[in-house]
Amino acid sequence: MAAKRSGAADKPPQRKAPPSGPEPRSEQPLSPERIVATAIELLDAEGLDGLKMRRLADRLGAGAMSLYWHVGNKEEVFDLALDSVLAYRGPAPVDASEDWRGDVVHLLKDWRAAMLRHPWSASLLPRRALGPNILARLELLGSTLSRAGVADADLNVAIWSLWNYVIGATTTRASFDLSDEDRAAAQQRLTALSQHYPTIERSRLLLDNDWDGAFSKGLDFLLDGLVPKQ
Amino acid sequence: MAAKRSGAADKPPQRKAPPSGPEPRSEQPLSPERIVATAIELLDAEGLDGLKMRRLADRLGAGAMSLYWHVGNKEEVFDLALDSVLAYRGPAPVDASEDWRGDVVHLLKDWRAAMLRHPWSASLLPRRALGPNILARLELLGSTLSRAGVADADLNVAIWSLWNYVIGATTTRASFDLSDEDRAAAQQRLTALSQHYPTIERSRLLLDNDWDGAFSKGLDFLLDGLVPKQ
DNA sequence: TGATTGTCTCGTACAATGTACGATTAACTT
DNA sequence: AAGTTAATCGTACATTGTACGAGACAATCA
Repeated sequence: MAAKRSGAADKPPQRKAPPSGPEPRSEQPLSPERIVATAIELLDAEGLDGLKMRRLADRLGAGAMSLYWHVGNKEEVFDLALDSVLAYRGPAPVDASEDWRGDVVHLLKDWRAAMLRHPWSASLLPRRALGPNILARLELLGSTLSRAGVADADLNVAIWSLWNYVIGATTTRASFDLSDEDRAAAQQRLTALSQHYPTIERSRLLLDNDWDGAFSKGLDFLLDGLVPKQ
Repeated sequence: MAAKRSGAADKPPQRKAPPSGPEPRSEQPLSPERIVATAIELLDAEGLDGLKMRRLADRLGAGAMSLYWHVGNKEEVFDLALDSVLAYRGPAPVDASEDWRGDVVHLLKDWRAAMLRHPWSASLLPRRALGPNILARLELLGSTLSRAGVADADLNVAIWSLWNYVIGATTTRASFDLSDEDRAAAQQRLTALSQHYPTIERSRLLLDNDWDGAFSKGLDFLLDGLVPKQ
């Protein structure tokens, strides 16, 4: 019976060391970790549509169907890749920090940066459930805000507001990155019809490339609203 | 030569009225508008993956390949459907309104509502360019903020911040709607590992169903930050 | 030792899907 | 009448995810 690998953490049942002489391809054994890591490489290089099970297997030096022993299906590869990319490798959460606002800003900027390093992650978010790394980030954000003195009654609103802001900013930024072509088309349409869009034409909304600055400023405004005093 | 229909607005070259007697299927002629409208029906009913060119053609009482005379490819159907759903049918922009804040809130709530009526739209946003209806909404938002006295230097930041917030909130909400299953799994994981996520467990972040309230409150906070005085 | 079982790999095959191509038909133009 | 244009659609194909089942090899058991 070809049972799927269970979710629990088995001890790695290491096969005998690969016959390291004759084999031309010195491939490591497959594992979910290697599969996900390679999937992320592929996604970074080719985008969402570039991830094909056959190509992924090729990169791993394996047959296409071999992957299915380790992952249930392609959807699961997406899930794992997304969550993997969102792992927080920040400084250990020093509970002693007094600069809570700096901590929050750092956390959120890191969040955005992590996603922008892998632009496909923004496209994936809307369709996927929350993985453990996402939850961990939410937890860290929540605990930081809580320590900062946000009332329990306002905590969820604060968490979601900041989360929303980050997700929206990342989504927008990533989509502008995606297609210079479409963007140029949009800009042309905008310029051509500038009489229909006078305000955003005047403010050069679509031409302003200072995404990082806009993110920071907007985040400041939001935090000002969330925590009026300081 | 089978030239694609040009983008310009031709006069509808109406074919002779359908021989309204003998034909069993009293089908209207195909048009991009009918195609998009039917695509939206299908998307609402079956979700993103439910939109297949063959099924769309079936619903239209046409052959699959007939669609390609009116639209370039499936991607374009997505583009058109997304932008169509985002058309603003709000009250005529009364320039006389004094309650700019109310106007902004109304505009953004309507925006979110429009997208939540068609949850697939949130999943589509990250990958698509800005269509005319999206631009129109941005323009309306910008002009309202401008009238409200937001300085030109801050206008882009304000527009993007509010846009980000709406997109993020909609994306999140829609994804929670999508799969009760995944959500239950996430909640289980969360409960099981509650010692790892004490804060969000305590605040019942994932169980709080008052999405509308959270959206409103967060939006208020953000506006407080963007326009300190009032 | 030989048999059995469990783990893992992968070749083959199939169903689903987007769409290229070209035939076909009907209306309009000259 | 003859040609041109607009539109429809059947057929065919390439691409993809993945079901199925046969193997290869190790660990365990008899």
